[in-house]
Formats: sequence, C-alpha cells, structure tokens
Amino acid sequence: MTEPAFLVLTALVDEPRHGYGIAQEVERLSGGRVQLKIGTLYGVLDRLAADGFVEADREEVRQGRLRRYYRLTDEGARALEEEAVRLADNARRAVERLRLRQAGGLA
Amino acid sequence: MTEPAFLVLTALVDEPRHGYGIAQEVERLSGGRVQLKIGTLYGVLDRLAADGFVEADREEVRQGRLRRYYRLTDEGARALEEEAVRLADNARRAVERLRLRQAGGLA
DNA sequence: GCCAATATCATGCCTCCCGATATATAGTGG
DNA sequence: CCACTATATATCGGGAGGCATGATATTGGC
Repeated sequence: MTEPAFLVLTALVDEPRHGYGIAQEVERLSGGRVQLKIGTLYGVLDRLAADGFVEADREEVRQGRLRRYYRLTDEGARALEEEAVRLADNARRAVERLRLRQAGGLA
Repeated sequence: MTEPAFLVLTALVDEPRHGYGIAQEVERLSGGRVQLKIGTLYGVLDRLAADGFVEADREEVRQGRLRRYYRLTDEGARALEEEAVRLADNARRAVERLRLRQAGGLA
C-alpha cells in the first residue's frame, strides 16, 4: 500500500469525510508534509473503493455543491491495521540496525 | 520512499552486499513477504545510487561470475533513519485511531 | 553440452502528479 | 434584474516514475 492510500484510510478511521475534508485531514495527519492534490485524491479513493476498503457513505448538497462522503469499511480497517503493523516492523528493524551500525562505527 | 527501496537500504546497513545477497537479505528481513526479482532489484539500486544513498563498494570475481558490492552512504543512512521515523509515525497514528474506533464502536 | 549464479535489458502496468474543466451558488457592480 | 466573478467541490486527461516480469548474456563446474 502506498503512503497516500494509507493516509487516506487513516483519515477515514474516525468518521466519514468528503473529498476536500479528506485532503485537509491527510495534510493535518502528516504534519503538512503530504498535500494531496484533489485530482490525486480521487484516483486514490477510486482504487480504495475498488478494493473494498472504502465505500460511499452519503451525499449532501451544501451551498449548491455536491459533497460525497466516504467511510472506511471493516475490510479497510483490517487492511489498514495490517499495513500499520508492517510499517512499524520495517521501521523498527531499520532503527535497530542503524543503532548497531553507529555502535560498531564508533568502536 | 517506496518499500523496496527502504528494505534495500536496510539490508545494506550492517555490511556491503552484492545484488543476489541483497535480494536474499530483503526476503529475510521481510519475513519472506517481499521477494524482489533480480530485475527489480537493480532498478532500485540504480535509483538509490543516483540519489547518493548507496555506492559501489568493490567488485569480486567469484567462480567466474562478477559480484558487485554496494554499500550504504552516510547520506543513505540519514535518509533511511528519517524515513523510518515517518513510517513509525504513520503507523502509530493509524493504530491510535483504530483503537479509538473499536472503543467507540463497542460502546 | 547443460546447469547454476549473477548481472543487464526491454516492456508493460500501476499509481501518482498536475493542470484543466464542470457546476452551482453567493456576492458584487451596473 | 443581469452579467461577472469568486468559491467549494468533483471529474477528466496526459505524462512521469517506479516496480514486475521475462528474456538475455556470461563464466565455470559437472
């Protein structure tokens, strides 16, 4: 799973959000580092929907503009959790090795 | 940084390795989950070298076959560490939210 | 002559990036 | 009231980058 997809799923964990809201939440989640362009976001959402990880929640018309809300499916929550475990494992192993390297390099 | 690139850098933290050795170490590191094809691996190595994250260490001829060893540069070590922090952050935030969701869902 | 180990190359696909476009309403000037 | 523009949101199309995969080259051992 790519980082944009991972962050989109994370943004949908607590509540359904619409496209613009997801983009803003992803930016917030990543500390401003990841700023998904709107065009990028909808491609990501389409793929996640095709995988069954998110689904349409409802549509609202807010000030004449359509808002389509997406929510995380149970399958999406499972996939996100598994991916989070992988990321944490990868990070942990890299950090462990880097520590050993510094120790060895200084000796 | 993509996962293949991340794992290749991690595989080179402790000592220089040659192509086949990197592929085997990546498979071991990932618990058998990531099996880089040789063709994929060299593309990843080329890009990492272009970024200055790895460099050629030495070449050996072992049983008539060329072995080209690569080593991690200091810049590569820094990049790996930064990426590890990002991965850990992403994973931590996702897990936190998922926990809250379960708590909320069960209430 | 065939097999194993290792590296290189070519092709295609998938995902992302980015810019352009569509739409409806609110607001603003005439 | 009408035209124009700005805003919020969604959609579409082209292009680039990175990975997957299979084919090819090379050398020594059996």
